[in-house]
Amino acid sequence: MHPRYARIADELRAAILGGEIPVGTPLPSETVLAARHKVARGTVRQAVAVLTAEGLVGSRQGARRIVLGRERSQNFAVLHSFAQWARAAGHEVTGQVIDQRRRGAAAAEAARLGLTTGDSVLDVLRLRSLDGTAVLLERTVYAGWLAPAVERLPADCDSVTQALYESRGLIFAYGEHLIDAVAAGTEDARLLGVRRGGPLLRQRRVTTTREGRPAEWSDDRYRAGSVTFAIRNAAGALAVHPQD
Amino acid sequence: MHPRYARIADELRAAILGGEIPVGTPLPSETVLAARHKVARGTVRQAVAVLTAEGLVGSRQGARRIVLGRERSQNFAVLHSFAQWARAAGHEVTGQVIDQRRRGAAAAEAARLGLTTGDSVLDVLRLRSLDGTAVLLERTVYAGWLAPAVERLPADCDSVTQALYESRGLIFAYGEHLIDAVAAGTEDARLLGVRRGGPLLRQRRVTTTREGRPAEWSDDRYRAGSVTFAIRNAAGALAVHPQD
DNA sequence: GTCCCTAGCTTGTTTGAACAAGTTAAGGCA
DNA sequence: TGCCTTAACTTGTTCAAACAAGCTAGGGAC
Repeated sequence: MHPRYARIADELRAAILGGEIPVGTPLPSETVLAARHKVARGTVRQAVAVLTAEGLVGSRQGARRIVLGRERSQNFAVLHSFAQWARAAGHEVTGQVIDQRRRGAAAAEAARLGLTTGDSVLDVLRLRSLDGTAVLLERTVYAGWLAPAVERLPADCDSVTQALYESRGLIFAYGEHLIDAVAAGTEDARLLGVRRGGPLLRQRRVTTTREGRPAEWSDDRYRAGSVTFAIRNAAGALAVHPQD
Repeated sequence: MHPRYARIADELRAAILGGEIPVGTPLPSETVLAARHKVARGTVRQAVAVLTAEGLVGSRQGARRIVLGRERSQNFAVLHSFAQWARAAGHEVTGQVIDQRRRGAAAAEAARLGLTTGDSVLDVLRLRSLDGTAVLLERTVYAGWLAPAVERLPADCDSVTQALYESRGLIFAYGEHLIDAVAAGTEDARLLGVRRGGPLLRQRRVTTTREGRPAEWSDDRYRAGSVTFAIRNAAGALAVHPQD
């Protein structure tokens, strides 16, 4: 059962997305919401904190909270798992390993993955498609302790994240991402079917388990126009909204 | 004076960034921190919530919080104000208005800015440089009520955000951003000094005042290699303020 | 009518307490 | 030795209360 504040947050979110509380209008005050749900004000504050983190409402001391938007662009879920994001968005997703080999870790990689230089790592080059179109080229380096589990996966595994969770109970809990634009190299252009030198959206990331142990790092390149990252921020703190 | 939890957060952040609490090691428990700072546990929880939102620490129920990284991903500050981000990063930033004109709002724009079709808006094309190199091309549309204040600014104004704050007390409090990669068009290529068709990092945004009133929308294009967006995310667990 | 100021409302910060739920390490059993 | 259970610890959720700080509308002064 979800905690109380989560259910209140769900109810408020539904009201906002459904247009019952239009954009630009104030939310009911904390006192009113607390009375309506028969909870303490602190619980209501936790609920609206969720919406604030999602960027749906803004707040300033002394004034009522304001509804900022009606669309929750969940494109950022792509950072968590490409396959899960794609399926949630109603796309058919496929994947194919193009190359895969073990080697020793270079110094920079070892530092990134919490290993020592020369430790075994697994290189994987994987091409992903959305509705039959090649869209994403992943160059991933897995830490050695994870290599056996990855090697056991079929070459056309759709969701590596999900497969590793089911086989090993492994969860990619935390991620650090660097996003920029790069020109397509020769290999990029050939595999993604774009012009060499053309624009690609690049996402470099290091993923960490729940225990804080680095598991993989990756250089992912998206064909331009295929994926857009969406972010909402508030002066002071920014809020990325993953979730489902 | 900063609130208590903010000072505790500052202290913990400094300890993490300074390496006193190494990456991968646990933070002191809430009880210990509360005793050390002579505050209630709820206050400590607010402090660590700040660090969680910054992506510096991860947490799961039952286990101690873990330090995830040593760098605060503040590159996203660029979303708030290019000039302020650049100066904080130690760069010299300049800007130059290339074209500026009033016109009537199209239907889509009017919806985005909370206006009605045909209302006056101000188009501005602005080129920004970092340490003397052209890096960012901004195509901004300001809502009519903001146009007079923008038109009064000098053409080489470095920080529009700051200038509008000083002259009007205006704060760009909330932003919604869409990030992707596009090919440089003819005008883009000429002004940014890149090859036509080459990669640009595009950021489209709508900015809103503290009162929830849309103020501007913009299509910003960064030369590839000049700016990288950094994000930290946690699976499932959003940054939720504890207690209150 | 216009301006200013204040009373009341609203969000922000903090305390202290209690229980629930999940993790870990130590110790006992086979 | 190796496995298992449990006790102690740690984070998560919720309550009730109090005061601080910021905003807004309405009433009074001019």
